[in-house]
Amino acid sequence: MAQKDGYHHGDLRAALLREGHALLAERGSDAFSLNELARRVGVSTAAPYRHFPDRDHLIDAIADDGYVIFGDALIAAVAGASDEGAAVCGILLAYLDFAVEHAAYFSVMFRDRGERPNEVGAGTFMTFADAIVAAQASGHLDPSADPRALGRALWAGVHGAAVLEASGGFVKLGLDVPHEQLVEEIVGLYLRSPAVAVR
Amino acid sequence: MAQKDGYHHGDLRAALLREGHALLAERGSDAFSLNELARRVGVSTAAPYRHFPDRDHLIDAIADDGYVIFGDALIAAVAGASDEGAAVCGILLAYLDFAVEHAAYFSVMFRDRGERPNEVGAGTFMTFADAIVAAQASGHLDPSADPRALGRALWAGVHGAAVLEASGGFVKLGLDVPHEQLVEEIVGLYLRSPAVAVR
DNA sequence: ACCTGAACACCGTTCAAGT
DNA sequence: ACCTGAACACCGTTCAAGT
Repeated sequence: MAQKDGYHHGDLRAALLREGHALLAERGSDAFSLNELARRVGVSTAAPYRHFPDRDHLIDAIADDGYVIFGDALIAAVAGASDEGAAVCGILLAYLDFAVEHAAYFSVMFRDRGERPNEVGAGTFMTFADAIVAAQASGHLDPSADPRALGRALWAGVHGAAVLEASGGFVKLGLDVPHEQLVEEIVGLYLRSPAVAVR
Repeated sequence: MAQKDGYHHGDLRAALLREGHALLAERGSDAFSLNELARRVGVSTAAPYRHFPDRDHLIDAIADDGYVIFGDALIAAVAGASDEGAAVCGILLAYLDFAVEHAAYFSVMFRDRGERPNEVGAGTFMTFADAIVAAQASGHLDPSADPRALGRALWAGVHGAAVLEASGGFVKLGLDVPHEQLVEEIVGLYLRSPAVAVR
């Protein structure tokens, strides 16, 4: 909280990530400024370069923090489900909840990373892929379906709904609806679809 | 092509939109620079401000060009369909095609516009909404369903698939697939779902 | 009416120097 | 080992002035 006098608070890296997230929430990822962040944390504009190679890597690190929270939410959804079908539905619900509750993280998690790898994000998706396979094994999802095709369909539907709700797309189109109802529609769509068939 | 000598090519506004789109395709929307665009077109950095109030409005204008192409593609899909059910499927297909064939436009069409209104985009969506209502009337879509709920579900699914394919999200997750197959999966999902039920 | 030239505050990034 | 101070090229934007 209160910074040390001449030299600085023991962990500049953590401070940059914490305040960086706050700045992201205020300004959006386009207007996110590294110099402003440095001023805010109380260091010179060159200081962040001791901890991150450039602006993109710093934003990636913030996104990784988001993926950790996101991954934990998906794991918790699976753990709290009564069966394998409910686990898949729980993941869809957790996905939509995360997008609105952690909009700043979400806005930055699906940026184009170019050459930079994204291990944290890829690890998160494993939870989703595993839940699909498990639901196929238990018969809640069609066992004869290609699990990768199921992954694409489910991920696309829930991701599109999350993006459109979090970025105001539904509002813009006059399709806005309370969050709970949207969740029910999206989850319900897959619940009742024989192509995906959560039973 | 060749610019006039002292004073400039009759239509700077059109040149900015045309070269702006090319620059967008090269650099991405984050790194899109107004000064670089001005140099490229061969005018001073102040010149674009005679035609657009600021950088955001110029990008919005490029996005509007995209919406026109997008809207025409949706209309053509409806016109070329054999019945109202095929029209909805055709729109989904045209949506996915547009996202990959016009990735630069697509990347900028769903930015947060803040206070700036988006009439062109809203108009485009009407084609989609009309196709849904028509398919309900003809019995290709469930007539008892809320058309706005159908709009949300279909839009979310196809938009998510488009975003994930165009931004490399599927590739990142090891879920990449040829474009034609993805199209068939997404359209097929809705074709066979009783919740949405394209018959 | 449409564009230039020059300026302003700001940005990302680098690097020699300080402790 | 970690940070500062000062600099560089660049950016978005403004405005008086030119034709």
